[in-house]
Amino acid sequence: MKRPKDQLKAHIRAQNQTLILETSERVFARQGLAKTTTQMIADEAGLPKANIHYYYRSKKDLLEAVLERILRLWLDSVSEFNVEEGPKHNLTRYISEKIDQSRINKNASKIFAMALIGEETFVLDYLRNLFVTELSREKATIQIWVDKGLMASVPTEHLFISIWAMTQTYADFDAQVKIMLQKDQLVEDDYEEAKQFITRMVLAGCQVMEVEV
Amino acid sequence: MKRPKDQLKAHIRAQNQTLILETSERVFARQGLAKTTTQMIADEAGLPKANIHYYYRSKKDLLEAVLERILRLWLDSVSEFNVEEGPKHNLTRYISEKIDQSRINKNASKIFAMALIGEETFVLDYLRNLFVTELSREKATIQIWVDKGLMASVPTEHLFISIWAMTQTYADFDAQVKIMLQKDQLVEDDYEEAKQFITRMVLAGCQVMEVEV
DNA sequence: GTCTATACAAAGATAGAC
DNA sequence: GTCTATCTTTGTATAGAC
Repeated sequence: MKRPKDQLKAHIRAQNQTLILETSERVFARQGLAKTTTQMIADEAGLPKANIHYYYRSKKDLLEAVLERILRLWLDSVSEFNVEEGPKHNLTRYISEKIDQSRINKNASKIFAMALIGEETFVLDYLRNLFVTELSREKATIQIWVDKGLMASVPTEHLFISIWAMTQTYADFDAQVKIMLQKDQLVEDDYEEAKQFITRMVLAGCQVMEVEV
Repeated sequence: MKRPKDQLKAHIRAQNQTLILETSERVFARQGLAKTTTQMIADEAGLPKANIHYYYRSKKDLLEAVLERILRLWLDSVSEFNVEEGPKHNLTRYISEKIDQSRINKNASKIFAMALIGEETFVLDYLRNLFVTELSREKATIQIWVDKGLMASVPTEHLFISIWAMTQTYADFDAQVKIMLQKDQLVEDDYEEAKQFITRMVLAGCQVMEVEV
């Protein structure tokens, strides 16, 4: 049975962990994974460095906790395909949600990209699991649409690779995008233009029927 | 007037610099920019660490030399648009060349991506220059095609952002691509499929006329 | 031009007092 | 649970002999 004192402790623990994770996310995204020091995180969180190591034994542990948090959040923010609604609605929504993710959670996206480019085992393992479960279902759904004549047959894997690449680039390489668009900051309209153009290419490339289903 | 001795020294210098740069490119790509130590580079090049610092005063200098080498090489490996040939040929060739770049010079692409995601001043400055000179010309060429009715009017900046994102992802995030395709290594056929699919989306999205010009 | 030895700084991590 | 002080390792960079 939990006593009040334990509850207080648990509360403090949860609060500090959240503070550390949120701060880490910012610092990791800003500085890069390897350049980030536990000292920087401690300073920005307003805690002594030893506290960081009290909650997360090593920097690696901390990074993995940050990644886990990001990935859980991510899965929730993108809808699954709904076969009845047909390819047009689903692909349009999917692209829209991925772009929103880039805008709203840019740091998360950057950290994920950094971990992926650095081939962090943690992220690779996660992806392997995800693809076995998720992608095979999306692939089956697309096949149904193809069979119904609602869209052309496409290499599903390359389709997803392309959509992810196009949408994430607005978060991961936003510095490049800003230079291209000659802007100091990206605004909502920029993301909307991106959505429209990407959607247009995907729908046209997959020869998605214009008709409603 | 150069004496033989000076020529010998110059030769040794050039040879060592090339060795160091090529080795650095491999190690930077494998380990990440920040994780790479001058010691690793020295070991892999078979030189004492002090020699690295003799040729490149600091790690930052070395990284910039590596980046400069990569960027020079890159510019040469992609053709400019040729207005007479029309959009179909040009876009198809452009995508093909970019994918080839990903395959043949994967390390260079990764280092570039790492530097970009880390917002290295050196790379951002380079891009700024490039866009002022190159992109404005490509943009003008596309406008000519649009005026001639050879393709639809598209947001040029987003078009290039998308093409770069899709083609580079096969180099930068090849770990992810491998998982998606369930392969240990990407082979030429994988890159060919990517080329075809990306080209298909771009041409369809831009409503490029099928007719020859 | 090469390389050993070393200076110096900074990072990750922990011990131990409070 | 908090935090100061400290240990250990490792990195960048250079001095100085050859």
